[in-house]
Amino acid sequence: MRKPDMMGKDNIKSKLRKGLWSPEEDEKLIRHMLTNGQGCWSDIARNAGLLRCGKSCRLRWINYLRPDLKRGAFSPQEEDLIIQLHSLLGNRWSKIAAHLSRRTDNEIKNFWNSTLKKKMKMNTSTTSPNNSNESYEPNDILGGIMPINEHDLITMCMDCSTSTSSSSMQSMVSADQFDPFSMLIKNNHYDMTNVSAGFHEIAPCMNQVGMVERHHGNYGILEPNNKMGLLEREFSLPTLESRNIEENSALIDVKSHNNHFTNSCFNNINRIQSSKVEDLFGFGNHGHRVENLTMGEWDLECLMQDIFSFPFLDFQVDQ
DNA sequence: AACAAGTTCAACCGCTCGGGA
DNA sequence: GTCCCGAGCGGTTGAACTTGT
Repeated sequence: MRKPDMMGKDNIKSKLRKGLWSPEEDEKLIRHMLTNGQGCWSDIARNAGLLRCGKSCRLRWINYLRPDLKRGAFSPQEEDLIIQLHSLLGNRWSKIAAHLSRRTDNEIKNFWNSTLKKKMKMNTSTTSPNNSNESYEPNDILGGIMPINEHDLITMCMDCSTSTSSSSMQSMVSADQFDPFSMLIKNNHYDMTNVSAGFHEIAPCMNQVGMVERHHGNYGILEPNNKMGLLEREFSLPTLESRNIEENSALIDVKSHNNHFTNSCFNNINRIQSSKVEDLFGFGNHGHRVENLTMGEWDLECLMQDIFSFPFLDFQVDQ
Protein backbone atom coordinates (compact mmCIF):
# COMPACT_ATOMS: atom_id res chain seq x y z
CA MET A 1 0.00 0.00 0.00
CA ARG A 2 1.40 3.32 -0.99
CA LYS A 3 1.19 6.33 1.22
CA PRO A 4 -1.41 8.92 0.18
CA ASP A 5 1.13 11.73 0.05
CA MET A 6 3.36 9.70 -2.21
CA MET A 7 0.46 9.21 -4.55
CA GLY A 8 -0.09 12.91 -4.42
CA LYS A 9 3.50 13.46 -5.34
CA ASP A 10 3.14 11.14 -8.28
CA ASN A 11 0.01 12.95 -9.35
CA ILE A 12 1.80 16.25 -9.28
CA LYS A 13 4.73 14.74 -11.10
CA SER A 14 2.55 13.37 -13.82
CA LYS A 15 0.97 16.77 -14.31
CA LEU A 16 4.30 18.49 -14.81
CA ARG A 17 4.95 19.80 -18.24
CA LYS A 18 7.87 18.65 -20.33
CA GLY A 19 9.38 19.69 -23.58
CA LEU A 20 9.89 23.11 -25.05
CA TRP A 21 9.09 26.14 -22.99
CA SER A 22 6.38 28.52 -24.12
CA PRO A 23 6.98 32.29 -24.09
CA GLU A 24 4.45 32.54 -21.25
CA GLU A 25 6.38 30.09 -19.14
CA ASP A 26 9.59 31.95 -19.87
CA GLU A 27 8.04 35.20 -18.80
CA LYS A 28 6.71 33.69 -15.59
CA LEU A 29 10.11 32.34 -14.70
CA ILE A 30 11.95 35.53 -15.57
CA ARG A 31 9.49 37.62 -13.62
CA HIS A 32 9.76 35.38 -10.61
CA MET A 33 13.54 35.27 -10.71
CA LEU A 34 13.77 39.03 -10.96
CA THR A 35 11.38 39.73 -8.15
CA ASN A 36 12.36 36.97 -5.76
CA GLY A 37 15.84 35.98 -6.74
CA GLN A 38 17.33 32.56 -6.79
CA GLY A 39 16.36 29.97 -4.20
CA CYS A 40 15.17 26.43 -4.04
CA TRP A 41 14.28 25.49 -7.58
CA SER A 42 11.28 23.35 -6.72
CA ASP A 43 9.90 26.30 -4.74
CA ILE A 44 10.60 28.60 -7.63
CA ALA A 45 8.72 26.30 -9.98
CA ARG A 46 5.76 26.23 -7.61
CA ASN A 47 5.74 29.90 -6.68
CA ALA A 48 6.13 31.08 -10.21
CA GLY A 49 3.03 29.15 -11.14
CA LEU A 50 4.86 26.86 -13.48
CA LEU A 51 3.83 23.30 -14.07
CA ARG A 52 7.47 22.33 -14.36
CA CYS A 53 9.85 20.54 -12.09
CA GLY A 54 12.51 22.61 -10.39
CA LYS A 55 15.18 20.92 -12.39
CA SER A 56 13.59 21.99 -15.62
CA CYS A 57 13.30 25.57 -14.36
CA ARG A 58 16.92 25.61 -13.31
CA LEU A 59 18.05 24.37 -16.69
CA ARG A 60 15.88 26.81 -18.55
CA TRP A 61 17.17 29.71 -16.50
CA ILE A 62 20.81 28.77 -16.57
CA ASN A 63 21.00 27.78 -20.20
CA TYR A 64 18.62 30.19 -21.81
CA LEU A 65 16.90 32.87 -19.78
CA ARG A 66 19.71 34.22 -17.68
CA PRO A 67 20.11 37.80 -18.82
CA ASP A 68 23.88 37.77 -18.70
CA LEU A 69 24.23 35.10 -21.32
CA LYS A 70 26.01 35.73 -24.54
CA ARG A 71 24.06 34.29 -27.42
CA GLY A 72 25.15 33.67 -30.94
CA ALA A 73 28.11 32.22 -32.72
CA PHE A 74 31.38 31.52 -31.01
CA SER A 75 34.24 33.80 -31.95
CA PRO A 76 37.49 32.31 -33.27
CA GLN A 77 39.10 33.24 -29.97
CA GLU A 78 36.46 31.40 -28.05
CA GLU A 79 36.84 28.47 -30.39
CA ASP A 80 40.57 28.33 -29.79
CA LEU A 81 40.08 28.62 -26.09
CA ILE A 82 37.59 25.78 -26.04
CA ILE A 83 39.95 23.57 -27.98
CA GLN A 84 42.77 24.46 -25.66
CA LEU A 85 40.73 23.92 -22.54
CA HIS A 86 39.22 20.71 -23.82
CA SER A 87 42.66 19.33 -24.53
CA LEU A 88 43.46 19.95 -20.89
CA LEU A 89 40.19 19.21 -19.17
CA GLY A 90 38.43 16.78 -21.43
CA ASN A 91 34.64 16.77 -21.29
CA ARG A 92 34.44 18.84 -18.14
CA TRP A 93 32.08 21.26 -19.73
CA SER A 94 31.27 23.22 -16.63
CA LYS A 95 34.96 23.78 -15.97
CA ILE A 96 35.47 24.89 -19.53
CA ALA A 97 32.44 27.14 -19.36
CA ALA A 98 33.84 28.74 -16.25
CA HIS A 99 36.67 30.10 -18.36
CA LEU A 100 34.49 31.37 -21.16
CA SER A 101 32.67 34.53 -20.52
CA ARG A 102 28.88 34.25 -20.42
CA ARG A 103 28.72 30.90 -22.13
CA THR A 104 26.99 27.87 -20.67
CA ASP A 105 28.36 24.39 -20.37
CA ASN A 106 25.49 23.11 -22.46
CA GLU A 107 26.24 25.57 -25.20
CA ILE A 108 29.90 24.68 -25.25
CA LYS A 109 29.13 21.00 -25.17
CA ASN A 110 26.80 21.35 -28.13
CA PHE A 111 29.30 23.47 -29.99
CA TRP A 112 31.99 20.93 -29.39
CA ASN A 113 29.90 17.96 -30.43
CA SER A 114 28.42 19.61 -33.48
CA THR A 115 31.29 21.69 -34.77
CA LEU A 116 34.64 21.44 -33.11
CA LYS A 117 34.80 17.68 -32.97
CA LYS A 118 34.44 17.55 -36.72
CA LYS A 119 36.96 20.30 -37.20
CA MET A 120 39.47 18.53 -35.05
CA LYS A 121 38.84 15.34 -36.94
CA MET A 122 39.38 17.07 -40.25
CA ASN A 123 42.54 18.71 -38.99
CA THR A 124 43.83 15.39 -37.84
CA SER A 125 43.14 13.71 -41.13
CA THR A 126 44.66 16.52 -43.21
CA THR A 127 47.81 16.96 -41.18
CA SER A 128 48.37 13.35 -40.34
CA PRO A 129 47.44 10.76 -42.94
CA ASN A 130 48.49 8.02 -40.56
CA ASN A 131 45.81 9.03 -38.14
CA SER A 132 43.10 9.54 -40.66
CA ASN A 133 40.93 6.85 -39.19
CA GLU A 134 41.19 8.08 -35.68
CA SER A 135 38.70 10.46 -34.25
CA TYR A 136 39.90 13.30 -32.15
CA GLU A 137 39.58 12.27 -28.58
CA PRO A 138 41.78 14.00 -26.10
CA ASN A 139 43.25 12.01 -23.34
CA ASP A 140 41.28 12.03 -20.18
CA ILE A 141 43.07 14.64 -18.24
CA LEU A 142 46.24 16.56 -18.53
CA GLY A 143 47.75 14.20 -21.00
CA GLY A 144 45.49 15.94 -23.45
CA ILE A 145 46.71 16.67 -26.90
CA MET A 146 46.66 19.72 -29.02
CA PRO A 147 46.78 19.86 -32.75
CA ILE A 148 49.52 21.87 -34.33
CA ASN A 149 50.54 22.43 -37.88
CA GLU A 150 53.38 20.82 -39.72
CA HIS A 151 55.52 23.90 -39.66
CA ASP A 152 55.38 23.94 -35.91
CA LEU A 153 56.27 20.33 -35.78
CA ILE A 154 59.35 20.94 -37.90
CA THR A 155 60.26 23.89 -35.70
CA MET A 156 59.94 21.68 -32.69
CA CYS A 157 62.11 19.02 -34.22
CA MET A 158 64.80 21.57 -34.96
CA ASP A 159 64.62 22.93 -31.46
CA CYS A 160 64.75 19.58 -29.93
CA SER A 161 68.06 18.96 -28.31
CA THR A 162 70.47 16.50 -29.85
CA SER A 163 70.19 14.29 -26.85
CA THR A 164 66.62 13.55 -27.75
CA SER A 165 66.24 10.90 -30.34
CA SER A 166 63.55 11.35 -32.89
CA SER A 167 62.05 8.07 -31.87
CA SER A 168 61.67 9.12 -28.28
CA MET A 169 60.12 12.32 -29.39
CA GLN A 170 57.66 10.49 -31.55
CA SER A 171 56.66 8.40 -28.64
CA MET A 172 55.52 11.54 -26.93
CA VAL A 173 54.24 13.48 -29.87
CA SER A 174 52.53 12.11 -32.89
CA ALA A 175 52.79 13.96 -36.16
CA ASP A 176 50.24 16.55 -35.28
CA GLN A 177 49.79 16.28 -31.60
CA PHE A 178 51.68 17.06 -28.51
CA ASP A 179 51.16 17.20 -24.84
CA PRO A 180 50.78 20.74 -23.54
CA PHE A 181 51.05 19.89 -19.93
CA SER A 182 54.76 19.38 -19.97
CA MET A 183 55.03 22.91 -21.15
CA LEU A 184 52.80 24.13 -18.40
CA ILE A 185 55.17 22.60 -15.94
CA LYS A 186 58.12 24.17 -17.68
CA ASN A 187 56.62 27.60 -17.62
CA ASN A 188 56.06 27.38 -13.94
CA HIS A 189 59.63 26.37 -13.40
CA TYR A 190 58.76 23.04 -11.96
CA ASP A 191 61.71 20.76 -11.98
CA MET A 192 60.82 18.09 -14.44
CA THR A 193 64.02 16.18 -13.79
CA ASN A 194 62.42 14.73 -10.73
CA VAL A 195 59.02 14.40 -12.18
CA SER A 196 59.15 10.68 -12.38
CA ALA A 197 59.59 10.58 -8.64
CA GLY A 198 55.89 11.17 -8.44
CA PHE A 199 53.33 13.84 -8.59
CA HIS A 200 53.35 14.30 -4.86
CA GLU A 201 56.66 16.04 -5.19
CA ILE A 202 55.25 18.61 -7.51
CA ALA A 203 51.83 19.13 -6.06
CA PRO A 204 53.07 21.18 -3.12
CA CYS A 205 54.91 23.47 -5.51
CA MET A 206 51.70 24.19 -7.33
CA ASN A 207 50.29 25.85 -4.31
CA GLN A 208 53.29 28.12 -4.07
CA VAL A 209 53.03 29.81 -7.38
CA GLY A 210 50.38 32.29 -6.51
CA MET A 211 47.56 29.94 -7.22
CA VAL A 212 44.66 31.50 -5.44
CA GLU A 213 41.47 29.59 -5.15
CA ARG A 214 38.71 30.84 -7.34
CA HIS A 215 35.18 29.64 -7.17
CA HIS A 216 33.28 28.57 -10.21
CA GLY A 217 29.86 27.42 -10.99
CA ASN A 218 28.03 30.09 -9.14
CA TYR A 219 25.75 31.82 -11.54
CA GLY A 220 25.37 34.96 -9.57
CA ILE A 221 22.70 36.33 -7.34
CA LEU A 222 19.74 38.17 -8.65
CA GLU A 223 18.83 41.59 -7.48
CA PRO A 224 15.27 41.34 -6.21
CA ASN A 225 14.54 44.98 -6.76
CA ASN A 226 15.52 45.14 -10.34
CA LYS A 227 12.82 47.05 -12.14
CA MET A 228 14.09 47.02 -15.65
CA GLY A 229 11.88 45.86 -18.46
CA LEU A 230 11.64 42.12 -18.65
CA LEU A 231 11.88 41.77 -22.35
CA GLU A 232 14.67 44.19 -22.86
CA ARG A 233 17.11 41.85 -21.17
CA GLU A 234 19.04 44.64 -19.64
CA PHE A 235 18.94 43.39 -16.13
CA SER A 236 21.69 44.61 -13.93
CA LEU A 237 22.97 41.44 -12.44
CA PRO A 238 26.23 40.85 -10.77
CA THR A 239 28.65 39.43 -13.29
CA LEU A 240 29.39 35.80 -13.01
CA GLU A 241 32.32 35.43 -10.74
CA SER A 242 33.77 32.73 -12.82
CA ARG A 243 33.74 34.55 -16.08
CA ASN A 244 37.31 35.59 -15.93
CA ILE A 245 38.31 35.85 -19.52
CA GLU A 246 36.26 38.72 -20.76
CA GLU A 247 36.08 40.34 -17.41
CA ASN A 248 39.80 40.65 -17.75
CA SER A 249 39.19 41.99 -21.21
CA ALA A 250 41.37 39.29 -22.49
CA LEU A 251 41.17 36.38 -24.81
CA ILE A 252 43.90 34.06 -25.81
CA ASP A 253 45.20 34.14 -29.30
CA VAL A 254 46.33 30.58 -29.20
CA LYS A 255 47.41 30.18 -32.76
CA SER A 256 50.00 32.90 -32.65
CA HIS A 257 51.60 31.16 -29.75
CA ASN A 258 51.94 27.72 -31.06
CA ASN A 259 55.60 28.32 -31.68
CA HIS A 260 56.32 29.57 -28.20
CA PHE A 261 54.18 26.84 -26.85
CA THR A 262 55.79 24.05 -28.76
CA ASN A 263 59.32 25.33 -28.45
CA SER A 264 58.99 25.56 -24.72
CA CYS A 265 57.52 22.15 -24.74
CA PHE A 266 60.30 20.56 -26.64
CA ASN A 267 63.01 22.25 -24.68
CA ASN A 268 61.86 19.92 -21.98
CA ILE A 269 61.65 16.80 -23.97
CA ASN A 270 65.24 15.85 -23.37
CA ARG A 271 64.44 15.96 -19.69
CA ILE A 272 61.14 14.24 -19.80
CA GLN A 273 62.29 11.81 -22.43
CA SER A 274 59.52 9.62 -23.67
CA SER A 275 57.39 9.68 -20.57
CA LYS A 276 53.98 11.19 -20.85
CA VAL A 277 53.04 13.36 -17.96
CA GLU A 278 49.90 11.43 -17.35
CA ASP A 279 51.96 8.28 -17.02
CA LEU A 280 54.38 9.93 -14.68
CA PHE A 281 51.60 11.22 -12.49
CA GLY A 282 49.24 8.37 -12.92
CA PHE A 283 46.54 10.64 -14.27
CA GLY A 284 45.23 7.89 -16.42
CA ASN A 285 44.02 6.22 -13.31
CA HIS A 286 41.17 8.40 -12.16
CA GLY A 287 40.28 8.58 -8.56
CA HIS A 288 43.64 7.56 -7.21
CA ARG A 289 44.77 9.79 -4.47
CA VAL A 290 48.22 11.22 -4.43
CA GLU A 291 49.01 13.00 -1.26
CA ASN A 292 45.42 13.84 -0.45
CA LEU A 293 44.73 15.05 -3.93
CA THR A 294 42.57 13.43 -6.48
CA MET A 295 42.72 14.43 -10.06
CA GLY A 296 39.47 16.24 -9.75
CA GLU A 297 40.69 18.14 -6.77
CA TRP A 298 44.28 18.90 -7.33
CA ASP A 299 43.55 22.37 -8.28
CA LEU A 300 42.59 22.09 -11.86
CA GLU A 301 41.05 25.42 -11.15
CA CYS A 302 44.35 26.74 -9.97
CA LEU A 303 46.11 25.16 -12.85
CA MET A 304 43.73 26.73 -15.30
CA GLN A 305 44.05 30.01 -13.55
CA ASP A 306 47.75 29.69 -13.82
CA ILE A 307 47.61 28.84 -17.49
CA PHE A 308 46.20 32.25 -18.17
CA SER A 309 49.12 33.88 -16.47
CA PHE A 310 51.71 32.08 -18.51
CA PRO A 311 53.98 34.30 -20.52
CA PHE A 312 53.57 32.23 -23.66
CA LEU A 313 49.93 33.12 -23.84
CA ASP A 314 49.49 36.68 -24.89
CA PHE A 315 46.18 38.05 -23.89
CA GLN A 316 44.47 40.26 -26.32
CA VAL A 317 41.69 42.66 -25.80
CA ASP A 318 38.65 41.25 -27.47
CA GLN A 319 36.46 44.06 -28.72
C1' DA B 1 7.89 22.37 -54.54
C1' DA B 2 8.71 18.21 -52.03
C1' DC B 3 11.21 15.14 -49.81
C1' DA B 4 15.39 13.12 -47.53
C1' DA B 5 19.47 13.64 -45.10
C1' DG B 6 22.19 16.14 -42.15
C1' DT B 7 22.86 19.50 -38.41
C1' DT B 8 21.89 22.18 -34.40
C1' DC B 9 20.60 22.87 -29.87
C1' DA B 10 17.06 22.93 -26.08
C1' DA B 11 15.69 19.83 -22.92
C1' DC B 12 15.61 15.50 -20.58
C1' DC B 13 17.65 11.67 -17.97
C1' DG B 14 20.43 9.41 -14.82
C1' DC B 15 23.95 9.86 -11.96
C1' DT B 16 27.01 11.84 -8.19
C1' DC B 17 27.80 14.80 -4.43
C1' DG B 18 27.00 17.49 -0.35
C1' DG B 19 24.20 19.07 3.39
C1' DG B 20 20.77 18.44 6.77
C1' DA B 21 17.69 15.64 9.61
C1' DG C 1 25.62 5.62 9.71
C1' DT C 2 21.97 6.35 6.54
C1' DC C 3 18.27 8.37 4.41
C1' DC C 4 16.33 12.18 1.86
C1' DC C 5 16.53 16.12 -0.94
C1' DG C 6 18.33 19.62 -3.93
C1' DA C 7 21.99 21.14 -6.96
C1' DG C 8 24.90 20.29 -10.50
C1' DC C 9 27.12 17.65 -14.18
C1' DG C 10 27.73 15.08 -18.53
C1' DG C 11 25.59 12.06 -21.93
C1' DT C 12 21.80 11.54 -24.83
C1' DT C 13 17.57 12.48 -27.31
C1' DG C 14 14.53 14.41 -30.48
C1' DA C 15 12.22 18.46 -32.44
C1' DA C 16 13.25 22.18 -35.31
C1' DC C 17 15.82 23.87 -38.75
C1' DT C 18 18.95 23.81 -42.89
C1' DT C 19 20.88 21.95 -46.95
C1' DG C 20 21.04 19.00 -50.84
C1' DT C 21 18.75 16.52 -54.54
